[in-house]
Amino acid sequence: MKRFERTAVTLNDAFDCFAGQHLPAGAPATLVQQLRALASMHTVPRRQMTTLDVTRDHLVFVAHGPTKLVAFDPAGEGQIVAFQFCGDCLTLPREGLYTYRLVAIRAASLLVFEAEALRALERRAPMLNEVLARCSLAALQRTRANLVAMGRRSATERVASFLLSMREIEQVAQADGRTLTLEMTRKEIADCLGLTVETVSRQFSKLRDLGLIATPSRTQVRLSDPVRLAAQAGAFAPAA
Amino acid sequence: MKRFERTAVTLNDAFDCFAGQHLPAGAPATLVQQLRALASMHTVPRRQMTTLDVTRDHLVFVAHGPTKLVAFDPAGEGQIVAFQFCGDCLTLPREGLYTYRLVAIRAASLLVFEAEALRALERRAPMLNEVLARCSLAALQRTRANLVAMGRRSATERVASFLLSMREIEQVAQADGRTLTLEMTRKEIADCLGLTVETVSRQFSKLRDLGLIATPSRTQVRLSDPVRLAAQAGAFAPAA
DNA sequence: CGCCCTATTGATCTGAGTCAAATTATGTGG
DNA sequence: CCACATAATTTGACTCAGATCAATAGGGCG
Repeated sequence: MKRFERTAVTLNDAFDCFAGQHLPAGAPATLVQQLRALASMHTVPRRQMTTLDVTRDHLVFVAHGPTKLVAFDPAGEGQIVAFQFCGDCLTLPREGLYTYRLVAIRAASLLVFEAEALRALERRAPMLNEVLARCSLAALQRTRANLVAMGRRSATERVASFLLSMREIEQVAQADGRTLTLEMTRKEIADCLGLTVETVSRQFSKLRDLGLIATPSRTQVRLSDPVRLAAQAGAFAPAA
Repeated sequence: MKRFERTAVTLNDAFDCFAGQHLPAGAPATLVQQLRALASMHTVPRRQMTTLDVTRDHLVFVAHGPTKLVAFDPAGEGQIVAFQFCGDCLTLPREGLYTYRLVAIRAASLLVFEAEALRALERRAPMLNEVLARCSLAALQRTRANLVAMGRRSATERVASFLLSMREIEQVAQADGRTLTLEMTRKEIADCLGLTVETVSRQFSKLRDLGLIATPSRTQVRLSDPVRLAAQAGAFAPAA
């Protein structure tokens, strides 16, 4: 439960965080050095998207700040594919049928590897295999889970489970452990959940009327009754 | 009259097919032999699902016959995650939040590898890395594309793009190149697209009334006007 | 204070789900 | 080959969740 509070994360900090979470303990120092040399640091301001070479695949480690992976179709419509949080790894594929971009929900620090270079290193250091395989498998799992979730859930289920999963993730909760600060507008939440602003707003009102949440300010939400809230979230209550 | 099933794909046939498509040309014979020893052959009758050990991950190569990957939530509801066709590889994860099963749309032949054994072999033969990495990446791409498609598409868009993508895939098209034989019931199509039978049926009727398709029999569909059909499919018109 | 942006609330509209019934294949046994 | 049983498909009538359109109410800040 280490949290990365600092806003200015250096490459080395981020890399250490990455190494600690994803590299096996017995990794030789030279390999770690080689990897570090491949990493580049990107700081993405709130609501901005990454500006990476879209003709190449990248592996991205989210060192700090929540991000979302958005797919843009040829018509320029964006659709959220997945969320990533501090500590997650993801593959950012090159431009294809869709153009994928990583968007920072709040200011984010990313450790970026060019996939081709990584593969080359991997050939020389097979130890990396499992690391990378685990990353893509995890990403696949997340995306599949997301797909299922996206399938046929009601607006209430979406909003309730969104709030609960935010609580899981955000350690920015207040002392009472129930109040969280969403640094997102209703519009952003709506996009995340595939709903409209109005529907999200109505769901907030409904949950407030039911006494399950309170909204002291525009950005703060207090989960007054997490248990009944989880009931509203339906089958997809976060595993806690 | 049952469509004649090209039965009895042998393990060796299937493996050769796999090797041809996924193994690099320069793979040493001994490695190929080792891999072959890990493969097991599964023939899944139409509409049946795989019965694999759900406590283990598997890598599956679809040697013959279209299949779908279905996720069952704790309540037993199934949701389609992806389609695979002849030549595709996919990861079938062990039981977790969801239980994943591979369902044969028509009779299918699968080449199954136990993931742990494969990883062990991979450690000794790093050449496999790229093969497996490419597989998971492809699976991730498919799933992400599916997620986007699932996002906010109307029933008409879904059905139109479904028909067009079936044309891409099915080589069972008649001589005129426009008539295809769907070996799926409306129910199965509906599940695939996250719709109900009735809605699918209505969409077929609508497209028929518009003169874009014709339905000579229950299972046959002729794409009379693929261009206008693609227009109905919206932004997600299959590339080709 | 007035401006602009976000959020809420209300009034309709609409697409797809649901329920129910009619219609058409696909068998099956005689 | 026919009659009947059964399953698959189509169609119609109705409902409802969520989108859309439109108006109102707060902030934050110059």
